[in-house]
Amino acid sequence: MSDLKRALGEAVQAAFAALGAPPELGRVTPSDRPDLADFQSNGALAAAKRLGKNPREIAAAVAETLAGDPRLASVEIAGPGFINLKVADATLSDRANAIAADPRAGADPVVSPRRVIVDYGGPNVAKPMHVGHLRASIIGESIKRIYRFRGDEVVGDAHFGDWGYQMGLLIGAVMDEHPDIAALVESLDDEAAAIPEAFHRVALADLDRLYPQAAARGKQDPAYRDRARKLTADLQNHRPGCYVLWRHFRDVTQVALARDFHALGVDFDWWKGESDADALIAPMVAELEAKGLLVDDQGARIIRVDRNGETRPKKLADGTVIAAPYPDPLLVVSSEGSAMYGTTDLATILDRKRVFDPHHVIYCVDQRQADHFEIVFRAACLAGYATEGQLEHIGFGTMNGADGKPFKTREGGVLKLNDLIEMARNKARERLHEAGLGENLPADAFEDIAGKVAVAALKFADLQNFRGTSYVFDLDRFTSFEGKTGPYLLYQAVRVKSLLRRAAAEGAEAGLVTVAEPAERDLVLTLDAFDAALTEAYDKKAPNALAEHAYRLSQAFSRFYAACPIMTAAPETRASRLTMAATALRQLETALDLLGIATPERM
RNA sequence: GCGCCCUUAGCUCAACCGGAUAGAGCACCCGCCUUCUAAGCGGGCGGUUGCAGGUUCGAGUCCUGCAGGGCGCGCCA
Repeated sequence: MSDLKRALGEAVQAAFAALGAPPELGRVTPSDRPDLADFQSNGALAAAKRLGKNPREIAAAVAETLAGDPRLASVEIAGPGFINLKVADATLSDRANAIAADPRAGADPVVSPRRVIVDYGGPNVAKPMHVGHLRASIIGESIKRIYRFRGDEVVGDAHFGDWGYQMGLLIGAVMDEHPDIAALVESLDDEAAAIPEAFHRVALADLDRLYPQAAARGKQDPAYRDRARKLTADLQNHRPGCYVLWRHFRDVTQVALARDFHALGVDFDWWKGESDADALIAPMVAELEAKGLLVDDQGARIIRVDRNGETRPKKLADGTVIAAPYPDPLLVVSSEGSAMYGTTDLATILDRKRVFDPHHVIYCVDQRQADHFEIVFRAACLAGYATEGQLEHIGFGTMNGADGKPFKTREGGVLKLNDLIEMARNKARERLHEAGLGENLPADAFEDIAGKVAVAALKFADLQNFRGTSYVFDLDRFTSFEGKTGPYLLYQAVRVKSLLRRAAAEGAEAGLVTVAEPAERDLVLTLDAFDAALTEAYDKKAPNALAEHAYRLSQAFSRFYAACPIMTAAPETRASRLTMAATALRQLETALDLLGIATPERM
């Protein structure tokens, strides 16, 4: 199935080709002037430049070719050579009926599905999730869903941070608090042993309480820090007691995190952690040595990733400026012999290649990591673990406070993600009560609606912005339910559901669409634009294109709803409009689902 | 010092390989509930797209310079 934009584009391109102009110039886009046309092609202007002819003459020749096309109501030339196309109502009716019958709501799958990994979220053991995790989760989840919907085989990986210094801190802190656990840590001799009963006394709340204390003490107390480092090394060397205790930490954290993510409509296929890459590191380093990629630098082993010996001036800590290779090299083994951040990332690339062999890996991580990923990706290509362009970092900006600086709580601390979500939920409950909605529903149904409204508010507020730019996180605006917001979209969907329930109760049947009213034309033209929006979101990894479409669809429906009575219309008109309403609902719910937003049945 | 990103209406953000009159929401003003959920719909107000040049028939978009803001720059992750 092809949308009108593409179908008409093919006709216009053929007309261009017949004139000896490059056919790709015949690209058709939705009209910038809806008062004049439905679609337009600007190609005559570019073709005129290439062929050395008058653009209006070219446009006239194309228009003449198109004039007989039964799908078009009119073809006109405007301005310096714009070709304006108006589609016949019958064509719109056909297209509406096709979308109504399409289980994919009018969007085409990709021609050649690929295996894709989306790496996003990036939660850590013990470190509570904060607002920064929100964007990574929201954007990554949407990209994962968009890719999967288009037909790719997609894996979403949380890339769990479970192997760092914070684990040593926690192991030490728990041993200090529980002498019996400390004794077990000393005595265990099998890293695969069942987790002892005593360990289960340590709950997630304990980790949340102990980690900030331990981290603070580690900063002030060198002896404490050294012990935590040693315990980290013990863990990474698979000392059984440490390892089993760590497994417990990891288990309780993952269960809790998965639950929190699920409440946000975020679900991972893999919870692969940094620990999973760990076993590959030693052989990988040996292989990199064998390939001659590792060179010594101040006692560390690095991979140089600069090309053609490119250098940039670089200011050192002591103020001197030297000509340094650019980009910086990848530090693989520290001077103390330990693996670094980038080492783990490189091993993860290798791991994924072995178990999934992806065509494409999308890293949905803060824009600030851009340089790091560039270095890791270059190293992976040099090592033969990836090919040029296979690994892609999709950066996003930060969420800032009203002052334009990274968001903080009133006290100046980092806002925990759960607190943020609860704030949004409270606001949703408040607003539902104010509007007198859902009050006759059971408490759990009301809570379900409040949760969905809160998630929709948070996600749509984020996803309507292009991911690359930072945006202001203004709680009042976030939780405002008017205008271009998630709750507005839910409200439109719920209105249709209510309407369809009523139609079903009254035995009103949906039927063939016949487009007549302006509001109906607009609605169908908007429905037709879904595939283009989805394709753009997919190609640019930019869910905001889809969010924009969902909003436009809601607006188009709302105008249609206001202008075109349904239940009181004559039977054939009513049947046609019921189909349009049901189709709009299905496409809207599809788009919302791809944004990671669930729709309630009523509100 | 070097690199990357950003600057569009009072505020928050869009803008499909450069195209017609730069669009939405909020705020403000005016209309619309005895008809399907008014968290809605219609209308109005609001712009020298940071500044200065350049390329082009045409620039928010491409190039150069400048100003302002953010971020990053091996032994944390």
